[in-house]
Amino acid sequence: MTTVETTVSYSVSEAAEAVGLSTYTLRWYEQEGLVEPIGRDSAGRRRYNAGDIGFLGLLTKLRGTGMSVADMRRYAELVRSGTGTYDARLELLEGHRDRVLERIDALKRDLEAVDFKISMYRAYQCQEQSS
Amino acid sequence: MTTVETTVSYSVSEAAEAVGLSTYTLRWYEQEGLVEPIGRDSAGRRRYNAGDIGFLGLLTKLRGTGMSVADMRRYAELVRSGTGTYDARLELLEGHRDRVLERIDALKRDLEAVDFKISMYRAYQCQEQSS
DNA sequence: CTTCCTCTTCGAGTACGCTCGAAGTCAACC
DNA sequence: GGTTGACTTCGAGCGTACTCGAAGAGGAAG
Repeated sequence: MTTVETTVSYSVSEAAEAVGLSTYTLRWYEQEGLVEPIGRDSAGRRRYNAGDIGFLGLLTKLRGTGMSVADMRRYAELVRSGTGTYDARLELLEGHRDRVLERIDALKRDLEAVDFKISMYRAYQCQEQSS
Repeated sequence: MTTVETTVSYSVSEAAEAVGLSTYTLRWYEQEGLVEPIGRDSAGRRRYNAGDIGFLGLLTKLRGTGMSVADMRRYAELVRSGTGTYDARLELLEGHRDRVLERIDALKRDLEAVDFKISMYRAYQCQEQSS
């Protein structure tokens, strides 16, 4: 039994669509070393495979949680350096997660002050209505 | 009975200390219209009063929750325009609060993907230990 | 009076993360 | 063969939010 390798692949614009980044940004991520050099077709055009898309998906989560491009590059370099870097990757991600949790707490704390101010303006509105 | 106006006031560096911003940033906030022009002493030096400090405190909460400087200026302008702008202020702050809540949700969502990745690396660690 | 310190204004510089324009290549379609 | 459209690289430009350096003024202490 022979299996045909029907490797799915995406052009830069398809990949951009798939991961929610612009084509500019995808090329820039590659240039910045956030993803390994993307494979090319015979005409030199990028072909993103499923693994590339998956990794870009993770990168967008990291960016979405505020990781700096510098740290994303550090993580990407660890991944490229092979299986001997699991501990370092774990440390990087755990450090990031802790910072994100702190950030969420800070947002909630600061939001309380805003909510208090909102309640003041709501109180003024009620006064207006009662007069 | 006469009361002496013991108005507390702060130099730019004291104000910076009090609100947790740099002196550069405080001067810049004034220049950008995020606070009303700060009073000066006879030598032309800024004197921040309690109200200024309080307003700066609110501004830091707004910045801390990711409000843009442009929106902070809009809010400051509404405050300076007097009591007729309560509705507009409320609308601005409520819109902001909604965006912050969405942001917190997005952080939590994206963090789940990171946590999943962390759990994968933890699993690898356990494999190593068991071999 | 001199030194020291903090303040002033002004404009320039920095860091980050994209975002874009220009010029050119290549495959596909008519 | 010509046109179209998506792609390539390169370097430049942009928006946001500060951050800083330089030059000078003014008050307080020795």
